[in-house]
Amino acid sequence: MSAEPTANTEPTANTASLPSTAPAPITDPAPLRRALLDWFDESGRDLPWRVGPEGGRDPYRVWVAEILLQQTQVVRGRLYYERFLTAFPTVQALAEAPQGAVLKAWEGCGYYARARNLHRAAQTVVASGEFPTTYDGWLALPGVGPYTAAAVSSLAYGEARAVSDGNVRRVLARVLAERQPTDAWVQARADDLLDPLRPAAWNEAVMDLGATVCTPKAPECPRCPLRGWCAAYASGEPASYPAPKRRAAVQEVRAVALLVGDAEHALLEQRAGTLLGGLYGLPLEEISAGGDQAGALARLQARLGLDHARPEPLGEVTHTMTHRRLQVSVYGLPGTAAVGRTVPVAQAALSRLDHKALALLRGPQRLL
DNA sequence: AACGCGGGGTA
DNA sequence: TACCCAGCGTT
Repeated sequence: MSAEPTANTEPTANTASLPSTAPAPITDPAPLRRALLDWFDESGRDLPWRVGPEGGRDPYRVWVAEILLQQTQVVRGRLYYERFLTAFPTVQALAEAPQGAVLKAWEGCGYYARARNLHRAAQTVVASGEFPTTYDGWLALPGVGPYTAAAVSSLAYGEARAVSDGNVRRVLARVLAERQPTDAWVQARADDLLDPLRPAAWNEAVMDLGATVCTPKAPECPRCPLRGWCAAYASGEPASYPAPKRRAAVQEVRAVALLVGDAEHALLEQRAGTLLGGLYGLPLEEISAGGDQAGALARLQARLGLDHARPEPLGEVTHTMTHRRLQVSVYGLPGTAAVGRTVPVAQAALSRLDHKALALLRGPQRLL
């Protein structure tokens, strides 16, 4: 069967030449739905959490994948997914694990509140004796918002709920030539277009299209099944939809850190608050505006009860996070300065920042 | 509605 | 460098 638009929605331009006329409004979504679903059946991605029947996937596997993939690209998420599922194959295993083990399995993945909420939610699920089976049930769990609730309820339970994520936003903004799509606008349009007979496949299809064809910078319109309906394609500048979001400035932060011990056994502190909360790391002291390293280092030593030690500079580490760019001067304190207070580094969940700092002691790779 | 939250890929 | 990524919780 052809996936070309029917006469009802026939656009005037559907060749490789630059289109010049906008497509007709979408009065009947059926042909568009079929075009995308045909494309999906042929070209959809093969992903490790897509096991089981369409609309009847394993809820635990889908749930973990959706949490893991929040603000994380699929190519990277797959690696973490395998590691996490190996560590916690079932929701019971996850619920019974200590938080430190959960964070360790999440190590390096970022946005660690996702892991803390997933852990709490798993305990809620186990205590109740069953997974939620509806959108509203999933939405009530910590860490589950509108996107994840729609994804799990459709993919695992076949509920007709439209997902709205970055891919959906971009695809719909282009098809409908909306430069400033609000969250409410995207959700409403996604609800309109959702295929009522294959909601799970439809949701996966739109996201696959956004991830593999309708990409942010260089969309491959010639192989897009929605080209004939796409107003952004017709405009000749599809990549200009939607308009870029303004982003907060990155704050420059300087700090000193103390590596007491060695690369395998070190003094670690558990970080509190929202920034890397729950993770362990080297004791760190921020250098206040106008302050200097010596002052910060003195405060740090005092806090640790190591006033009289003589730290040696190990090197500099830079690390960029969402809104911060950290430059950390790392000092080493080998020997027995904190005998009895060091812990095995390999068993703690650390951020990339701390792994970089520890690597200063590991020799050759500091030259890379 | 706006902001903060990791870390890395891409142009 | 700027922007983006299978978003969510808080304010």
